[in-house]
Amino acid sequence: MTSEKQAKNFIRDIIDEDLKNGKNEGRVHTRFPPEPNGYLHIGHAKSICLNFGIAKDYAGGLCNLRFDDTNPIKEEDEYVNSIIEDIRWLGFDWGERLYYASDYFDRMYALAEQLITAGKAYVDDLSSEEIRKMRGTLTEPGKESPSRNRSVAENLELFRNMRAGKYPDGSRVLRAKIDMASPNMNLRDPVMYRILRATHHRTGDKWCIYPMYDWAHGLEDSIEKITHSLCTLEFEDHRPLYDWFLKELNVYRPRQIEFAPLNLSYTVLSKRKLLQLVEEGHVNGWDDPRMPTLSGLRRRGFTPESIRELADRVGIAKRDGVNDIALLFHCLREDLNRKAQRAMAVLNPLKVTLTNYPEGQVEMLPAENNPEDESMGKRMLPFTRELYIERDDFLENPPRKFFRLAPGREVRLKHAYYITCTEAVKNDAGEIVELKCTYDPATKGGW
RNA sequence: UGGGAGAUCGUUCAACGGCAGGACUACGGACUCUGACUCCGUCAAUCAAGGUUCGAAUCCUUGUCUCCCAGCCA
Repeated sequence: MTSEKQAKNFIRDIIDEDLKNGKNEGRVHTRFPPEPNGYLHIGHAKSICLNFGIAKDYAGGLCNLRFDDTNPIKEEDEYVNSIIEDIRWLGFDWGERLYYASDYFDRMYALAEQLITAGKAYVDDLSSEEIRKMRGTLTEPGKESPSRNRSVAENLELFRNMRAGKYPDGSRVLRAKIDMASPNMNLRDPVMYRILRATHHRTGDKWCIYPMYDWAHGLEDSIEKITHSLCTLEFEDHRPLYDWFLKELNVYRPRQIEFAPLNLSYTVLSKRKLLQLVEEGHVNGWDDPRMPTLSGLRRRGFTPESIRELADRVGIAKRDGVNDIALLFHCLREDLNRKAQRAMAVLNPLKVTLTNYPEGQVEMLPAENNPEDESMGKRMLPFTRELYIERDDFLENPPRKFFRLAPGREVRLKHAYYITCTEAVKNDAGEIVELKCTYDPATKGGW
């Protein structure tokens, strides 16, 4: 229904424009870059559908799956496995293009030396506490570090020593030399590398310095020749830095475009808080059906189609807001109505005896498995003199709008006959324990 | 109060100087061998004030409100 005509949005408008202007040799290449520090939730699904959706809709379009694994103390293989499984389940494919930021560590390191050589980065001896204090505030400019004017040679030596493990964790960092007075906090000499002795899920103990997001992410996009790097609103302030690094390095420059992340009413979509629910044992794991994770929704019975449909329907814009979770449920019902096999069950049974139905007779009546889809076939239901209906489906004194069974009233038994209630049998306590009814042999239903 | 971004029915997305439209929700009604589905209908919006224009949600000015940024997280 909706899958045919993909809704336009401002990002696709930009891509169309770029294509028209012959940018990127006509290529469209996106990427979904999760950090493997938790399970994917429905908010991520919006981004996945956006990125993979664009790749699918444009001729020759590609979308990479890239793990942004630059912080070894939070990242685990369990998470990368779950992420791969969830994206596949959602219905997307990245071909051979499964990448890891950690695969680029050597290149990033070389680029860092290049930046140092250009006089655009320096090793700082300040503690994190001191750096924080000297960064200034939103309204006051920061102060320059005493380390800021070291020579290129000294910076190079210090940086190589950092990599060689000659300094303790946290004792030094590599910083970009930009502008401590910038009104954009991200440009006040941002940290590029920190010393961190932690075993990385892929590179093991090869490194004791790790790149920071701002330094790493643009490089990852550039290396993969991503044309349009889509991310959420909070990275808007980071774009000048993203552009600065790539420009100073004189490397391929993707275009970062920000869009509003998904918010759903009554739903927690914060990785940090979901992690807390798991770690503190408030839920039975990331795939607890009460969790808004893709694995939780999957266990709960949500279909990939319904989640993709939601992603299509919420649209893409820059305005931040909260989507009504009723829309998600609507998408699910729509999909399930089309595909789910029907069945009947009685939760709170009330016995019905058909006084004019032959004793001992059993009729097998056909019932369609899905009225929306004949190809799903039929099943046979036994029909006998004694059967059970839902207690709520009978009322001795029915109000006006009640159109189920009542004394003297005739109703259709699904897949079977019309029956008429002739008597409600009560026990000593006055409770209805059985219904005497007659059936009309001429009204046989079923399909 | 420094910088960045955003304001359109209750919610969400559209309209790109030319009749403010769709979806979800809610509420009516029709239908019903699932009180489902489906169908029909109703309510309902351009943040404010000026300006430009034959014509403004759209352009300009001023103001208001909301969100983001002071991690060696991403």
